[in-house]
Amino acid sequence: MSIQKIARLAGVSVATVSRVLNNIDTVKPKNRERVLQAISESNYQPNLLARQLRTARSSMILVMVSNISNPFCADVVKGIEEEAEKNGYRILLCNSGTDIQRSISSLKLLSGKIVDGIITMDAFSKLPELTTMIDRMPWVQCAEYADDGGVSCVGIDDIDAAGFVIQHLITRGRGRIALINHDLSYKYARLRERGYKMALERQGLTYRAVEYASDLTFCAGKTAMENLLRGERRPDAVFAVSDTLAAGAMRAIEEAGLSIPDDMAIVGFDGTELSEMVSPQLSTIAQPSADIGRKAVGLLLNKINNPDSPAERVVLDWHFISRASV
Amino acid sequence: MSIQKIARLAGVSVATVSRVLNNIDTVKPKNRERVLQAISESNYQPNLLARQLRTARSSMILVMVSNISNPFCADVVKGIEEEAEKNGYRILLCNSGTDIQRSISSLKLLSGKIVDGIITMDAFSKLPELTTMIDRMPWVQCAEYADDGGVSCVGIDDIDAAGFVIQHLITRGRGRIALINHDLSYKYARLRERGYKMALERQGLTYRAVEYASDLTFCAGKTAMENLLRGERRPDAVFAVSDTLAAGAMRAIEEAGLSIPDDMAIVGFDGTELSEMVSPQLSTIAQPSADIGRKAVGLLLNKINNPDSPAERVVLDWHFISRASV
DNA sequence: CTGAAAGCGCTTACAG
DNA sequence: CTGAAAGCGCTTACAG
Repeated sequence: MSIQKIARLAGVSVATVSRVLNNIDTVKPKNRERVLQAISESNYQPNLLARQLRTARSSMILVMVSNISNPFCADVVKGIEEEAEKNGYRILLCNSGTDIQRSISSLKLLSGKIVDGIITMDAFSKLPELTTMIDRMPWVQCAEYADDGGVSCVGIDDIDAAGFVIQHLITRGRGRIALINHDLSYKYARLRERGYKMALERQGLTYRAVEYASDLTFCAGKTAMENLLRGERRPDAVFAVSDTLAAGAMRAIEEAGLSIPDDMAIVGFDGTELSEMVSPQLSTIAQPSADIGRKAVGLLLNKINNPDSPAERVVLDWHFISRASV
Repeated sequence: MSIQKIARLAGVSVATVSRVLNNIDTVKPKNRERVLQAISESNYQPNLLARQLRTARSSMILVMVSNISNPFCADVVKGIEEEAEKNGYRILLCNSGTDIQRSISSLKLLSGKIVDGIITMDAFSKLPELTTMIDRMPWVQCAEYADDGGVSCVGIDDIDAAGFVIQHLITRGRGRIALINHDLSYKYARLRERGYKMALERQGLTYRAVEYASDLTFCAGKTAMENLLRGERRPDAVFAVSDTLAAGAMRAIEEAGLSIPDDMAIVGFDGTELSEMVSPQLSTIAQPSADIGRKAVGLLLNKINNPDSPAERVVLDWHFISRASV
């Protein structure tokens, strides 16, 4: 079923059909009527491929997340959706699972013109091949840093936020503070670790213990905490770089027969609803998730509409939420 | 940058370029070499729109979920991704947010030929307009029932599972069992409620208390439980139709100063990791989430490859996980 | 083994 | 206000 058949059915040209399809109001009412009639009779649906090929725009943007199970990602995506919709764009989600093949295949949706732009939340700074693949096309990194000067990014000051957490724990009398970090291929992970170390140094504390979680899951957090508890000098506080990791750590602490916060204080990161779901409730760094998403869309649309505009780096504010886990 | 430019650069025809792009091995090595050379020099990327328009296939399927924050959805999606990938398909995710406009716009990706098929997890049985919109195109309902005979679906026996939970609570000495259900536009919600009522009836219990959550969130679960606790005859057990709702209910119970399971037993549904993250850990009905997803892909691909094959209804097994919350 | 040509289903100047 | 025609970037019989 194509526009041609509709034209034949309605006894007009394809141009006229196209015009009523696109709400161009120069069409004579009678002709419009006949076209509409033909469309509904034949249950015609326009072929978007042909349309997008012709107009060279799709009004769709692709959002690539490494793991849809991460509630922080979901929060950012909500902001993205809201702002995109406000501007007449639809979003498509791709779950990369940090798999390089899948990421490449997703980026082909951009280079292949299926979408007009892409927002990523993954660690791409380490993958120059991907960077060249989508060259100078509209791309913004979200909640993660872009090393490549050509791509815009939006996030928070991770060093600062991590430093604040450590300082806060020290003020509350903790002296052996461990870190449960994410894979260091993420720049934000490197920055938070730097914030952790700088704050300890500043206070003259020498205890250091860092565990790396392979992904941001409950399981990985639990395993990381179990490793920390096996160490010779057990920490009296843990800072986890995501609420999900923190939740996993809490389970490990509980299973070890320790109590929170008496034996072990714990602080998470992201400020997701999950931090309220666990017991005791979790102190955490709240990121402006929806704002990060909204801002990312703003940067992306700007790039789509002005391809030559320079890349921007936006830093938003975070805040600390104090709860019973410290 | 198009196939034409590459052809000119390499001194061959577009047909030859297309052949090397598609790994057709009749191309003479020397020509292949020159084409490959031209491609890498110009950083050419094929236009997928043109390709898909021409071949009438995309090897992509769309997955529509009502809420990506729901961990059960995420689990199902994992199964879908796995099976799709195994068959050379990519998946695109759309977060409908139960918004009708967004759902329509997503379905246009199917009718507009951007994707080859669609898997939905939303309540579409009540929306005949959508059903006619995508007519007889490849579509399967996942973890929800399709009333329309033309669409395949895969799920579990919800009446049975709900009945089992109620029976179990009764056996454990509970007599006033409440239900926190989802919006009744979902058929699974109607079935689980029927299972709840049938089981109570069978045992001659007269207490009934049902609250409806507008969505499957922690917040909605908490509010629902608060309403139940305000009732004149307080329940001594609650069955929530999702782990997320149950987690919210647990928070309300805790805030009311009641203890689980002594004052109030609680059972969730889905068997997501969340049920292990709360304290005490949650008894729940485990759905074969990944299998549901995998099976949905199987049904969909069958429909894509054999458009005239009849719709199928697949029912998979569930099992009960007993934990400290009962 | 290769190329010329048709065609997928649209949109959009252009001419009338 | 409308239509004929060109063209978006591919793939694929077909002829050679």
